[in-house]
Amino acid sequence: MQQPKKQKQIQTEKPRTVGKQYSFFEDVYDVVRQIPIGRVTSFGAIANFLGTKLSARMVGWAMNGAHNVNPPVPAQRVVNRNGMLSGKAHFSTPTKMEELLAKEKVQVKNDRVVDFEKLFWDPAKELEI
DNA sequence: GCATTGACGAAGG
DNA sequence: CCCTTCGCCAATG
Repeated sequence: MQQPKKQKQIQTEKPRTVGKQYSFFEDVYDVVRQIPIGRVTSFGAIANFLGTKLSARMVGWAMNGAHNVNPPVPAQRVVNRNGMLSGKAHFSTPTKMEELLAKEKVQVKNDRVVDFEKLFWDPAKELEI
């Protein structure tokens, strides 16, 4: 039998319960997947919801593997606190993010979400798990 | 093991 | 509005 070493590595493909602990990334993905269509949220909001608001970077870091998780994570709905499409460069194409948002009736102007405040979706308030 | 980087946030200029 | 500095934590070199 093969005994997989307990490597502390990002299971971006399958963050299965390696023992029990769910990856921090999974929490992020789970929240992002619950973002309603046509709405957006920020890294800080997710981080704050997870209790790591001081580590908003980790949220973005988690999103780094969002392209390999299943089901896919609508990362296009996650922008920075300024409503800017900070992650557009990480998509298949630099314009993919805008296109995806455009399909959800989210207008993007100059790499920034229009009416970001209106479309903002705070999991800590709306979701409230 | 230390230094740098990073899809961020807040504060200051 | 733009840019810079600091903080925060994990991954990478």
